[in-house]
Amino acid sequence: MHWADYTAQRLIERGGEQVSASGITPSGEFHIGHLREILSAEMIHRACLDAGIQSKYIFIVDSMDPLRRVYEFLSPEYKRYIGHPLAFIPAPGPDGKPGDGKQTYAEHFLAPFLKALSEIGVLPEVVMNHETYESGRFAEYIDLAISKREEIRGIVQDISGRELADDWFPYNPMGSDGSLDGVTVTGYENPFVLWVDSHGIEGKSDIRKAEGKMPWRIDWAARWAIHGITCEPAGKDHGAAGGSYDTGIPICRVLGGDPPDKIVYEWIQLKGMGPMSSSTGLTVGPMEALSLVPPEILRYVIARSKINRHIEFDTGSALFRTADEYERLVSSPAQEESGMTKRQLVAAQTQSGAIRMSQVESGSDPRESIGGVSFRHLSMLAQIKSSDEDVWSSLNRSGHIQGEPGKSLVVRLARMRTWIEGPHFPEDAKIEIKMALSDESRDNLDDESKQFLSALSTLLSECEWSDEGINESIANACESSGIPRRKGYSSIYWALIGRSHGPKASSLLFEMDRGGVLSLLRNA
RNA sequence: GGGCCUGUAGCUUAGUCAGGUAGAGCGCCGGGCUUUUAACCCGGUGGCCGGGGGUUCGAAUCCCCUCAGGCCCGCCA
Repeated sequence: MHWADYTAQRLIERGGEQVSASGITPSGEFHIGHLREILSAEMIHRACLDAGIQSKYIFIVDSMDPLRRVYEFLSPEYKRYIGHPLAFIPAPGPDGKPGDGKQTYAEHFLAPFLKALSEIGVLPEVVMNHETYESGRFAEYIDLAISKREEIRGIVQDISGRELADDWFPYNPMGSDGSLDGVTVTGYENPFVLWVDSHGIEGKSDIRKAEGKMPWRIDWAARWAIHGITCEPAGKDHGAAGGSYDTGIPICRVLGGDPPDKIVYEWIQLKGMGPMSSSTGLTVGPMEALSLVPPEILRYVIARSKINRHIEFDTGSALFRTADEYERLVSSPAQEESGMTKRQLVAAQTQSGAIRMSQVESGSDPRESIGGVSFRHLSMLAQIKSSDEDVWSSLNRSGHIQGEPGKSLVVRLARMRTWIEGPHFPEDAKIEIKMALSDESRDNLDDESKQFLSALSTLLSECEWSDEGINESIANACESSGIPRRKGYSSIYWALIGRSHGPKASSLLFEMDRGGVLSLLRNA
């Protein structure tokens, strides 16, 4: 069974309406690692719906979290906003300087991420956490946490092993300058928390408004209670023993809530680069990933892996393998047959679950996502056909499509071209036409091959220079020189691109300069 | 120091919770395809399940030890 379906089964036992949730701090550019946070929860949500139970999916944006430091992409002017909630500071402009404030910092980074999410079929109910504070929904939990302060302190200290300061308080008020840092609580008179800030200014925060926030471990537990969250997969950082998941569960109960079961997902790493890190610049943005990869393949990368396993996100040749695997499973779906062993049955169920979870539109026919053309075939056409029109006519001739290409196929080709032209496209997938015969090629061409190529060059100098004409010439040259077709094609590839295999030879030749082809063949 | 995850064929991995003769895909090798040759079809090769010990009639699976890789233990989410 697929992990999302398995989790859904457990949630059904729990009963009631299910609420899956994700939470991310919009402190900077979102990256591919955040997609796992989102998709882990969203796929469980979908599995619940598929199982016929009530479920919703919410994305809580930690907009009340303060700016922690001046990141690389920010100008030094942001120093004065350190400690201020991300919802209350201006978005950076292209120069990294604070903008005019029309858009907040949180919105600035959130907007493109939400757009990317919609492209992969994720349409969450978005909750800006600062708005939940503003609405007063946190108030009763803040009050409760303050009155049970010692009990909560005990939980955090016992489970996390961390010593909390004597003046620890489960609510951080915002000071006179709007910063959450350096504000000392001096008293509590419901609904006001009294404080003195780092400038020595005294004031009070209304817990019914966004005038302060609870520390992370308490905030998380409270929001489970507020939103009735039953499922929130968290990154393994939260999942560590004594981490915020372990303290959140009992704290949530203290606050009168029914916490979700602990679910921990592993991280996505970039191939050969270790974990995603904004400080080292080793990130692949979701938008960048989507500019290369078809959305269902991106979903499949997450869906195919068990939730507790690392994923190495590889934008190189592994993408071909992943796409091949996806297409193979779509075209010949895993069948459950009698006589299968238990293991084979489980594997078949898991695979079909992964394909189901990979669809951009839940419940749609996976075959439509491929659009009739394989990822590999498209990569070849995109390289040898400079204009899109030529790609479409080639696909029509080959019978892959009939008439105009579908909308998804047009987008697919655009993504493919971006990938091919960008830095991630694997070298060994590039088609490079040789100017002269390499030594390696020479070694792979025996007399029979050379004879064939010579015969071919003669036929090619006379035939009609079209896909069909070239193809016919190749067939005839094989025939006349008595060479097996496989070897004939292989000879052509050695002569033209220095490899034993390649894309459809006639299409390749047709795109090339006729004189160049003839000279390469004759010199072989 | 404490804890979590991972280690199965050249590569990616399933199977570990509920112990019963190691499965898959890719790659590779061979064959086929009278014209879609990075395609498709058929067949084959390939694993002392990281290592050691224990429990058991029987261990990839449970227990202990060990090696290797990744990660977490900051009012940082």
